[in-house]
Amino acid sequence: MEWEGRMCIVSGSYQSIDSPSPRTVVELWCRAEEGHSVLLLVHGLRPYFDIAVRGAPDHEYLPDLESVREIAEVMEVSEPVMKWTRHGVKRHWRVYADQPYSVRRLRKKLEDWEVTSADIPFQNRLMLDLDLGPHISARGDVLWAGERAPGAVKNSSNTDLQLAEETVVKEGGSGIYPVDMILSCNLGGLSRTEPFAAPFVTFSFDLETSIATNRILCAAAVIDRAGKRSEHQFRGEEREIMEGLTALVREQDPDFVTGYNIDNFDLPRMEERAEVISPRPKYTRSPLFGWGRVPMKEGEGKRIFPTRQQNRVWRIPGRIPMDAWWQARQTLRPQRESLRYVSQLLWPEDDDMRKLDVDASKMDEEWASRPDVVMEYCVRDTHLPLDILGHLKAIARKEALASVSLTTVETAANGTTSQWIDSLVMRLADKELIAVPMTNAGPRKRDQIAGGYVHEVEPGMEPWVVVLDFKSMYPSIMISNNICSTTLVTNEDDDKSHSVSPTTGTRYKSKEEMNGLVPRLLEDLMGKRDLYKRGMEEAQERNDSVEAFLLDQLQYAVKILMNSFYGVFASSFYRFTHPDLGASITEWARHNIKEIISQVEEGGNEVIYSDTDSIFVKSPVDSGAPTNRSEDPMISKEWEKAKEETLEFGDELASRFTREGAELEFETALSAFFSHGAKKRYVGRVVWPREEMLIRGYEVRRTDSFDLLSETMTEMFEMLLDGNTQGAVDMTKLAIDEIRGGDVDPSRLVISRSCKGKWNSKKNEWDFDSVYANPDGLPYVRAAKQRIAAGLQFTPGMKVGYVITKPEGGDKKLGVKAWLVDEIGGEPPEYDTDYYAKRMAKSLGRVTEAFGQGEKELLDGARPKGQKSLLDF
DNA sequence: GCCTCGGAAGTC
DNA sequence: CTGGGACTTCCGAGGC
Repeated sequence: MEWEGRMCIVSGSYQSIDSPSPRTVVELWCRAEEGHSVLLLVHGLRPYFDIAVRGAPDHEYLPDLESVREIAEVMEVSEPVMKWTRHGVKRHWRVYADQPYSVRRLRKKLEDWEVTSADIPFQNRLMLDLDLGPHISARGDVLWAGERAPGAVKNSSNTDLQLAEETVVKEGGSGIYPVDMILSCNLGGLSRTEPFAAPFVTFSFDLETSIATNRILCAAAVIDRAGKRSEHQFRGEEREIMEGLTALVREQDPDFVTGYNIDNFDLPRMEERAEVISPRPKYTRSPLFGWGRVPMKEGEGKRIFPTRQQNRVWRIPGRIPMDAWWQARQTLRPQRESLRYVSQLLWPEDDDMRKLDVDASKMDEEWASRPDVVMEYCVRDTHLPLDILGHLKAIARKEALASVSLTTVETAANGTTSQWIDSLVMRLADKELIAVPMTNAGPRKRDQIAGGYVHEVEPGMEPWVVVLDFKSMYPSIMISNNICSTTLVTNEDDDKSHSVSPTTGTRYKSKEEMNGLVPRLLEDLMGKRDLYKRGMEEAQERNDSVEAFLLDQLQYAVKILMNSFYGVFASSFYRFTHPDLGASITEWARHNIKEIISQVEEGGNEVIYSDTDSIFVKSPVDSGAPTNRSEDPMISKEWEKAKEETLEFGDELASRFTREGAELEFETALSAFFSHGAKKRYVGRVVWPREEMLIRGYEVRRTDSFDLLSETMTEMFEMLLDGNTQGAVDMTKLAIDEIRGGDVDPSRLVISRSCKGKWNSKKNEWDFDSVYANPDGLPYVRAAKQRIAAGLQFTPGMKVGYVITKPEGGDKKLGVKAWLVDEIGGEPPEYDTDYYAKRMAKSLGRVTEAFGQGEKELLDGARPKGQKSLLDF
């Protein structure tokens, strides 16, 4: 029976069939618009790559193609096609291989040739050649349909499992995949469609394990099927728990697998326990941990298991592992990273979510004495990751990114920026007959390229300032100067009119001569973003919130993607890069911004600060203009007038300096700007387009600060911007006195820093010596060691919280106590009052120095010497 | 006790 | 193995 529908590609792979003749079938795991999952078996694509004669073009030379044809893995060598390369336009012969896995070997055998397009995963090749994105329409023959397949298909499909399996295998598949529908189709049956929100299924799970033996005590899982959740509990023998989880995964067939810290805890623990329970052969572990979206049979011994290459992301064939911890860390950048802390951050009013009712460091005792409470705790920690992903819109964002970068959702979620960009650049290169070079392996040292320009900033307060910045600066520069590896001029004699970079004189061809790939892609993306934004506004106007949400995700994804281009092209290893490209982009950026700075200053306006693509200019309001609103109607009127003049000034500057391909936007108006004189550190009172306080770089923004310092500094900035300098200094002194008095809640003094480490499986312990020159000299490493000693989880790269205590036993170094109260409760440590008072005074003193009150004066405090604390008054 | 230096993390 | 550089800050080590 034939079926056709729209779906979203989650992930892809392929099957090689060797007899009677070699063929390769692409497997695409998809989620259909109607809600069921689909495995597509795609026929008709053959593995290939291109070869050309090395060096400069020589059209007379007759290379020995016969010896290429004679290689066993080579099926066919086609007639030559002319393709552009860095050395000129050359003949390229397409070599068809028997199987994708032979290509690596063929590359070696063809070392004397210039081999291109030879490192592209086969499933990506399909998406490139058919110009597919993640959202496709597919038409094909139904080979098998399960319970959740659409009714009509289900009723007329093969109900004899064995017969169905034979059919699938005949069509190149591996067997009955654990999906709702298996479809066989040809290249002609696939086409790209408009993006839509696919109804993905997510599996969230959590294990509770014994600290004494690592054994799994119980587990919980929640399935989220397009918003509807079902809860599952597992207890009993460890084997039963693992089999239960695995059966649930295979039966419910999720696209995403989540949980909190699954990458570093739950998945490795599942792998380890499966090995303990069922040592060998490996395949016997599949009922325990066979989460791969492939048939459970011996031939799938590799793909059936989740795997992880040395400290990298997990792969579960056909599915997407997505750790809620990692997503939260990336988007929220929380000061601490425990699940309790993150849920407190997201849902401060909801106490039930994180009642501390189980001591995770004494799990064996807890499990023995009150298993029901542990189970409840486990279930709750299975819902929270779904709540977090939902809050962060993590899945919708990955789907949108896949849609604009034209990759699978898996590549958008777990791939690298260079893979997203490859997808767009390579398909345009193929279309334009530009040879696709290989990504060169091995580290290549090269000189660092210069980056953005940062203007000196004077210490002190400035009233009424406008902030302008270049819209998408680096992409705009790449577009307007036609910067691309295909337009780079290397021939010294080439004297046509070019775009020439300002300092090193690197030349790029004019658009007329050759429009670069990258500039064209960026231009297209910019246009797309504007389109999405306009569409979003229209959807909002007609109250279509679903469409508005989708378009908002898409425009945001375009922004992310555009901003990734510069980094990839400035890197040393990317296939289309050249060190001159990255250098000329920043050269133009520095040139443009410096040019504007000098023109603004020539026009009689003062430039206060500038960083890479932004410029802060003093607004020419009356020198006595108030920076604050007032009860006094006269003063308020003057304030309004100053604001109006500033807005006019900002608009005027923006239009004066906007050029074709370099749009300067008026971003914000500040009634007051302050810096203590360090670059990348400033605060401002924003009066337009919103009213808010802007803080950049200061401790307030840093996770290695502590709450009390951040809060005091924020309050100080509020007062300073209000013009109340004396009040700010007095308040600060009081805060320092209070901290020195020893009466501050230690939870407000927790400092946290990320800590690296390596697991030494031989010694069965964490190793810090191979990562740090002097690990015990670093407070956060000492804190991490205490955490581990207390029986708590440690993950390389995790943020470790600690409090500074008085040095012990004549030690010169700071005393350090890990902060474990969030996780296991207990008495908080006693903090080092002198250390905290000094650190507060140092950080805050740097700021108040501008008003003549430095670190020393702040430390002297508001009270006479010798008095214990303010409470003694 | 003061200073400089290098390692490391963090932010923009 | 697989985006970039500029800049600030903190801490410990070590010289004097």
